[in-house]
Amino acid sequence: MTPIEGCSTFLVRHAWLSLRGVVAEALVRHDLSVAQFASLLMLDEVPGLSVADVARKVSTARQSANEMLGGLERAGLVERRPHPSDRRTQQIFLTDAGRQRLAEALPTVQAVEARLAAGFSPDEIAVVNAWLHRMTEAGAASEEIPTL
Amino acid sequence: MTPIEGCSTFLVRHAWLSLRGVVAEALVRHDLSVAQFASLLMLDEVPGLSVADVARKVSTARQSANEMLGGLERAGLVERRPHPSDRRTQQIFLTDAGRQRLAEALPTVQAVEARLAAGFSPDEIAVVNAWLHRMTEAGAASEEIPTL
DNA sequence: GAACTATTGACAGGTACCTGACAATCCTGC
DNA sequence: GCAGGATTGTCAGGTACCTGTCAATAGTTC
Repeated sequence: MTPIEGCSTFLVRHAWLSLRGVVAEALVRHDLSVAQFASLLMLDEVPGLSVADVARKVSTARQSANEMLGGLERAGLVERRPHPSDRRTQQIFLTDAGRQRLAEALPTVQAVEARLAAGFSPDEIAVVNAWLHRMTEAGAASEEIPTL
Repeated sequence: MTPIEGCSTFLVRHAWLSLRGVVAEALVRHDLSVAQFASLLMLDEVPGLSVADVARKVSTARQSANEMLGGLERAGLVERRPHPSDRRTQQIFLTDAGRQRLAEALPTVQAVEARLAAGFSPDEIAVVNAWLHRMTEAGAASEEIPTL
């Protein structure tokens, strides 16, 4: 039961696996994977992203993002349009069905997260978020010094 | 750069990916994967675990654990011995080389984590750990209600 | 002690993800 | 302009992980 005391890395791993499981469970009824839900969320916030943009935002390979978006496209939730000025890239937009699907799924996920966060004060949540951000930055920084 | 504001799930995901990257980078020089390091750490703490035990502790499939332990065994860092009373299971023990490898790698990982946690007070770290534990428990609980 | 269930380690097969490469295209410095 | 480098979407191939299954063994109930 005890992950590995003292190594916060593995605490974070277990938390991520657990959260992913819970969110995935909440999303199956909406026929969405966790990654697809994240993409829908981002594309709703910033329409017209390219495949490469999505890949960077969700921290995955361009290839993986492309395949995942293929699923969303086949389901009719997003559509690709040629970029008006850059002939390499395709812009990705949510369809009406995509927006509706997101509107259905988002409250479910938010409810799950709210339920899990119950019992923690806003101050504590702020500390947690700050800590998580710090960890994330650390990784981004280490990429800049790959072979040290 | 902004993962997805408001959804802590994706904050945790980015933190995990980042931490894994940093730790993996620190472990390459010791020729260990993150999962292998975790297994060494556990087997040092609780010698004689079975493959299934290791799988449960690191939250992975028995199969995956078996393959990963195969790598450690081929490297001479662990050894399998038949269980004295249960003829199904094999007990896994660290070899002297395994203990030495762990002793070399552990300070590296601890230094990385200490560097990342710098600037957070013990109280704040305690809050973070409590929050991570809460998330982990949530996942374990949801497994008990798979089809609700 | 016999039947039933659960568990262990292994096997096969599939899935998701990644890396490395490529032509096409954009951008920048000269 | 135009050569050089960077970026985009895509292809091929590999790796790591998972699920589903199996015989062998252990524990449980009657």
